[in-house]
Amino acid sequence: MDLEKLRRFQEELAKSVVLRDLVKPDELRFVLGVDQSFIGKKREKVISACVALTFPELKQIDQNVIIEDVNFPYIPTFLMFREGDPAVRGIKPVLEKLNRKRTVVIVDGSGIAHPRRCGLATYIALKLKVPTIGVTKRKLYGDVELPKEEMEAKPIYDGDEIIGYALKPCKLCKPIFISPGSYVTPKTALEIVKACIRNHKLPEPIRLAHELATKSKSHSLSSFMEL
DNA sequence: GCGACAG
DNA sequence: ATCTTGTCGC
Repeated sequence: MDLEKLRRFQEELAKSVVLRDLVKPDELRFVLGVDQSFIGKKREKVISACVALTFPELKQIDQNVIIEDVNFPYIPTFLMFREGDPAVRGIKPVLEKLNRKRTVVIVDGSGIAHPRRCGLATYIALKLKVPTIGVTKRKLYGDVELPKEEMEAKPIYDGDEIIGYALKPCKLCKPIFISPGSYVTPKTALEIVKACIRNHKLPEPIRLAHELATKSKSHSLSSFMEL
């Protein structure tokens, strides 16, 4: 594989990023969460789970799970090539049932807080033409002063520009890192993620999607045993 | 050369 | 991400 070529592809995609709010928080009605888990002796299968919650109530109204073959290894800063398409195909059927003008997707990975401003969340946003917010447990890119107080947020900088925020979701947990995929502002991304925190480190959409992906893994394992 | 490096 | 052992608390 030619990483140099893929790198240029990411740089091209990044040019299409729109850092404007396609939907304002007060008109937001649905928030989706996506997450992947892997199965098989060699991690050759990927499970993509997507959940749909109402906003701001955060009540789950839909979900979808798909299993596909993995066709790209994990390489830091190239995650979109591994999880991008599986995530898109997991989200699509759920998104089509909703009013996408009032929907945002929260992704388990970086948005523009990426060396080439093209993380997994960015790929999904541009591919589906839907606003996405990237959330990670560890920082991939950017300069940031870590927040110390509960629910405190500190900006993540790329030079002089704010590309996201580090947020300390609860008293004990370490900060999470938030950045727009596209079609949303860093400030709004932070606001939406804050409104999705419910007694856990991760925002509900991602937490529930992760839970669904993990449960689906054991389900596919037991159904495999029955054959 | 050295450190950093999402999931 | 995945795996694994051990501890704490309801």
